[in-house]
Amino acid sequence: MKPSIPKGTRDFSPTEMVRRNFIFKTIREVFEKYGYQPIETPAMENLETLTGKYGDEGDKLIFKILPRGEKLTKIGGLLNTKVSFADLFTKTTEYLDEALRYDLTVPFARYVVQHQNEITFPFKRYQIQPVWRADKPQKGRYREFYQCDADVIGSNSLLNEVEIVQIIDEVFRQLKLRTIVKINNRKILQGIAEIIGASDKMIDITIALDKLDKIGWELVEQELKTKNLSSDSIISLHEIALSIKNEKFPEHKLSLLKNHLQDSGIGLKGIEEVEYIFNTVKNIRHESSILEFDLTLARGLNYYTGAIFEVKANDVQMGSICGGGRYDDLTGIFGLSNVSGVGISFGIDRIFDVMNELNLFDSIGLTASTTKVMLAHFGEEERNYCIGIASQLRSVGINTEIYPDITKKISKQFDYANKKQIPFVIVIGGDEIKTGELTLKNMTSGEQTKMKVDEIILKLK
RNA sequence: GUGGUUGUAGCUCAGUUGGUUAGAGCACUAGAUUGUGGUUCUAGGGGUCGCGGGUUCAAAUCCCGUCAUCCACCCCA
Repeated sequence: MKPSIPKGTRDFSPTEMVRRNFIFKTIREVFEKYGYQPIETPAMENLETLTGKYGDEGDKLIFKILPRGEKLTKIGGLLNTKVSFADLFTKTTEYLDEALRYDLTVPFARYVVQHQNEITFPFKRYQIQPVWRADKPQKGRYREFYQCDADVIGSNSLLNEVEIVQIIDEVFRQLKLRTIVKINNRKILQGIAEIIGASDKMIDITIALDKLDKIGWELVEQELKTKNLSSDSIISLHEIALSIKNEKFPEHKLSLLKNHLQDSGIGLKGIEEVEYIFNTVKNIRHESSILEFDLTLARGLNYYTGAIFEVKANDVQMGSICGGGRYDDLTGIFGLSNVSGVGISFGIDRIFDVMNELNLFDSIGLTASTTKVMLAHFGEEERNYCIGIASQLRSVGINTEIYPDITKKISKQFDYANKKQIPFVIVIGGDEIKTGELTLKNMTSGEQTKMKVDEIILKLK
């Protein structure tokens, strides 16, 4: 059998793991700096917990878990009867009751409701775990990938939005990535839908609008027509989009939009929220990221109701590396109403890919080498002698390994140390055991000296 | 789900208009070197040419199908 792994999944080798852990650590430390606490939830959830939260396209991408045992037998039994394919399909769907998690936000909402009596609100949690999507893999798109989420739940304050912008900025500053942070607000989009007389089509409008840059107005118009938007509505929408098209500054865009949305309470509320974020952030240092108001930013997830964020890397062609927003009633479905939350999700796999493409890891100098010193020897007796030496070194915190196999070939042992980028090797032979003067070799310079264990400890510690 | 790309050694790839026993570099093993690696030199192991069918005296090469891959669309981290 030829060994392989499912498409869209990856193995991570030591060097990659060291680099990934560096990113995880950076993000975790920033999250904790802002008062977020860690939780974890299971890899699988009840299917009904997940369905209906991600939009039609999203729901299709949920990895369902095949039933086992009796349920599976029942499905198998159906195959021998004369049911139609459609019936077979719906019956099978009924028996599916578990799925792999699609994101971390919905399981978090479930967690909050389930543990509401133990939680002190506002609750700030972070969560770093893999998620799974039954997608077709391509550049920067995997079927298993990690999300690093930070969410505040139980607070309406816009300070949370401001801090999210700061977190984004701080994480990418530390990772030395230049980014564009796009901000929009679902209330503005709702307001526009209202004004153009299509309140019920908000999602369709935003999804179409999202493509404006890419495909141009004519194709957007076409798509809206297929969604049964009236031509009056389309004309009004075009007017609004055109009016801010050439404006550079967020402030100008927002004040122009304000005119259009005079008659929409919710629209004006959205403008006000975005203005607050921009005005507050203005007074804070932010260096790595450019903040931008982008009316066409939609984000497909159904549950967002207020601010929405998306971050793209400046110098690399890649989908968004970070996204999030405010959701006013995600917990409502699970039986806890009137609790608003806002959060952000970092896509570590794409961040890794971007950093790799920019050769940023080389400049950070991360390698997979964790062992400080290796003990090389010439035989059974020498190897036994190594065990005691290794204990002494480890007891003072020096990462030490003993070459495990007996071989007269010292060159093989050096080769091993060399490939593993171990910086020091101690050679133990008959002479060394007799005198207690061990040979310490610096693998980078090639220089070697004889010294006692205590001296070696002082040197390596 | 739709469209395209590419499948040859563990990895990266070459292989001419179809023509002997399918090659290179890196990696691996051994030796040059029985207490000194990262350099060099020598030798060696390793291939159902993705899989199945077809055309042909002859297929890695041409045709059909299929699977996998990567990329784009959709959507998303």
